[in-house]
Amino acid sequence: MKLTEYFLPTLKENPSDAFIPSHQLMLRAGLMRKTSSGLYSYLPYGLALLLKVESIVREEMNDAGALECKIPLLIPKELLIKSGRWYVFKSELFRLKNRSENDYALSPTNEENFTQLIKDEIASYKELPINLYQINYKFRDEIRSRFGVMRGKEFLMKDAYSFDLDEVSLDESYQKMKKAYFKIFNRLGMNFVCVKADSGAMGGDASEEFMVTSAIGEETIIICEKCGYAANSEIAQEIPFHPSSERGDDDLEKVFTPNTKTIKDVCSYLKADVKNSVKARVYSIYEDEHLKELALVLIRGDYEVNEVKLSNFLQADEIKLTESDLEIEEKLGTAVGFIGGIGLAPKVKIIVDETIAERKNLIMGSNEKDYHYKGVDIKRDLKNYQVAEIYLAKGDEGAKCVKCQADLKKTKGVEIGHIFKLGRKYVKDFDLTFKNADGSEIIPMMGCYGIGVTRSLAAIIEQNHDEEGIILPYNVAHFKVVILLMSMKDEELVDFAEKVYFDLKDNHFNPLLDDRDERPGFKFKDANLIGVPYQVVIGKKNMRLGKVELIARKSQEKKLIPASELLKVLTELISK
RNA sequence: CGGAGUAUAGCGCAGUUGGUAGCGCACUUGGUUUGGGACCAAGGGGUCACAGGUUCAAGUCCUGUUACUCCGACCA
Repeated sequence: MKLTEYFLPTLKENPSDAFIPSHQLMLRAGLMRKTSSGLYSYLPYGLALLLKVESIVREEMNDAGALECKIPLLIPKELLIKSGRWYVFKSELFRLKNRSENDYALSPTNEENFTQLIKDEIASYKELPINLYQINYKFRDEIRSRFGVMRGKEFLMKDAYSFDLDEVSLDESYQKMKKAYFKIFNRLGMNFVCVKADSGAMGGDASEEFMVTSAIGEETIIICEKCGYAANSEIAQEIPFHPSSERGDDDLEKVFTPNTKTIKDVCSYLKADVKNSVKARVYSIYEDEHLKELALVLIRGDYEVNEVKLSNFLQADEIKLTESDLEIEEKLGTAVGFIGGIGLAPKVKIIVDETIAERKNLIMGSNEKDYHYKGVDIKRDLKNYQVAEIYLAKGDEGAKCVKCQADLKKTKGVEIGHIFKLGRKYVKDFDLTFKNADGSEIIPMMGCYGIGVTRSLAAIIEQNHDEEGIILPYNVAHFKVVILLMSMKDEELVDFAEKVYFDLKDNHFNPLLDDRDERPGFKFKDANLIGVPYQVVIGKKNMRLGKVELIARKSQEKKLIPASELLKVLTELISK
């Protein structure tokens, strides 16, 4: 491609509404333009890169035996009613009506359509297992779009759905996908981790997320570098560090602690370590959108409640931190700021977190204004409570891995892929059964597997850039080589450059020839910005020697080589 | 939805106590220049987000609305 015949509007300055590097660079390097918040138009270069990512995903999916389909973006309401998700999805589902007032949704994901498809077309166990997928747009009315295409209202996603006869076969399908995902993200040049994730409301048995580690990540990941344990903090476990110095068998004692409404206040007033205190949280539990009961959650003072874990434990439709102090004080007869677990049962369900379940000599609220208990022994002093794991793993302060007791690390991640064992959730909703070999009915097991294609492209750029611009991994690059023609005035030089250009073109390097009548510095800046892996500089002095200069974008390493050897050198470089 | 901020040329921004809009880049023309975002000269480009209001006079003051950005809540 000759640049004068291409459409690559680059920007010298960062657009004022972009904050993170990938977003800034995708705009500056002419990949896309914003249409509206969370909606972006891809320009030729951005589309070429997106298609590249898409094709790598497609190749590996096909290689893993999945079969590509394409299903409608408009989902009729009836399909979503069958699975219940017309109601489960709240405002993030885009809903619309046609002229006959029929309801539709813009596809946010597609379990329903694929399950229906299998039900309609497959009746025998002989045709299983099967894995169908598509690479198509998804729509979600995000409460808050941000970071360019990292979280948009519309995005390209690969979604696959497997159907198996039994759990063993499902596991095989799942492992196949997992393996394919490792191949895909490696080919995309990403630095990623596969972490255990919440299967939550989907009710599945297993779920893992593929995360790109990045400071801008919206997820927190807990990692053990020793044994490889890695989990989303939503479900991560850890062994908390307990100070050993204060584990005595003190008697329960009520102490005066005036005006100490926060844990920090109490502990500094009593000169105690926060790790030896108990924090109380009151949650409202909802069922069918009605308040069912309140739950008192007790956790170590320096930990936070993990609402995903709590919600899973309670099997509640919805839980919410009870906001009204008045409601708490009226219903529990306690004083907010001094809430504790002694004497409140059976007015309220009491849940004790694992971080304190075995502890003694703790500080805890007394339910009486301005008084706390000292020397609390959970087992000795509390009654009618349940122990549960509801802490939010912190991955710091000496927290140890539950598997190997090594120190844990915490990092931020962006979710780029998610694999799920769905089990029989959708299959049952759609009444999907097969005839088994012995003539009996069998209910199949389902899995689903997603990859955010647009988000992956953004994540690749987020991980591969420097101050000058994008540094594309070779596999993802559309143009493998950019030819920087130093002067358009010298006909001999132009001819020389064109020869190099056609040579590279014939050998599948898809070169981009910068034939604009611009000064060299201008061309170098743009070449660095758009991230093409190799730059070939065509200058007068070197031409007279029959030579060209080859620059690697990433290392900026320069090599002067005979023009005749360019192909050979490049071929060697990329084979490494 | 709560909190904070922004909206002036294609992009990035300035615009003072209210007096009829400017800078840099980009663009057009001519010239010089040509290995890391050149220089000179001459041009073109604005419903100052929108709607009201105050005023002789509003980019500027007041009220409302919208859009966008950031933090939070949310995210099968």
